[in-house]
Amino acid sequence: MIISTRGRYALRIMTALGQRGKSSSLRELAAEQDVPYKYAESIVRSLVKEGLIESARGKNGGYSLTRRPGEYTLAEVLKAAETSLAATDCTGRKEAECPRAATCPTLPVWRALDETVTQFLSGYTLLDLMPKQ
Amino acid sequence: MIISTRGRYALRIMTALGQRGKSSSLRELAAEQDVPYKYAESIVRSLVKEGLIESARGKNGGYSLTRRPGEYTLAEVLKAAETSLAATDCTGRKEAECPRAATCPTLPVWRALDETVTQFLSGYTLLDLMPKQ
DNA sequence: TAAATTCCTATCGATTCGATAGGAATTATA
DNA sequence: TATAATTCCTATCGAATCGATAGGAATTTA
Repeated sequence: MIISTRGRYALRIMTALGQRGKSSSLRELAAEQDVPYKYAESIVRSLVKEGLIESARGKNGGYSLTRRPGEYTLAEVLKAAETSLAATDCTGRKEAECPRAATCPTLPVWRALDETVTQFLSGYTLLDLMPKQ
Repeated sequence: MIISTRGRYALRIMTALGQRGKSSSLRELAAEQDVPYKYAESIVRSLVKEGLIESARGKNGGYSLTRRPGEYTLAEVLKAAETSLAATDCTGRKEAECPRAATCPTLPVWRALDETVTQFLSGYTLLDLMPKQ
């Protein structure tokens, strides 16, 4: 599965952060977005690590976007949240392991497919997921 | 994972059938293509059921293509072999189950992505996977 | 009748994935 | 200074999926 629950949760959380504008506690966010709190924690940690959002610790802490919603493409959010966006193991986690790689006739096809998917997902931003106005 | 081992094995088997031209026993084919025999059995049964290949039972039986290699797109072979080619559960097996579907802002994006992937994979045929000459 | 094949059902073991538990570290504020 | 609210971290669970295997029934040729 190229896009899993984890990535879709990430989009919901990021979009909600964009709508709120200010720093938000994850407890509120997760409840509002119907994302299991503990799972949400693990997701936002990925997003922080990848530099997509900012965190403030301690009381009154929370998370916030570092850019405007229109400046995040779906491709980069999903890549930050997912283990791999590759369409196949051949271009994903098991990339280096395949002994056939040198002569494999389909490998170039998978690479081109990944590029096509990335291009497609780069054509949308968080703004496209927010209700108009 | 949008394209799994099962689908890639299917492409190898179909391509090999194309190169042989005539009816081939799966024992030979699987050995030649390094596909586990019993797993290959399950794959070709899908391909037969979807009408992509023909089977002959009994001694001297085997499998053969029903069209020329250039007339099979990767999209249709993969769709026949895989459980689902959908990029996400939202447009795949759990499609009907999502209560958010009616208002989900990302659902149209996933549908368009699936269409993009299908278009891409329809741009190649088995012939493209066969060595030149 | 024997041998080679396709067809069918059932199951296994490993891996992944969504989700949870429990607590450490940090910070504002009463 | 104590407390409460938060982010951060590690470890683990249960279910589902997936690649692979086992065992045999049905079919066909010779």
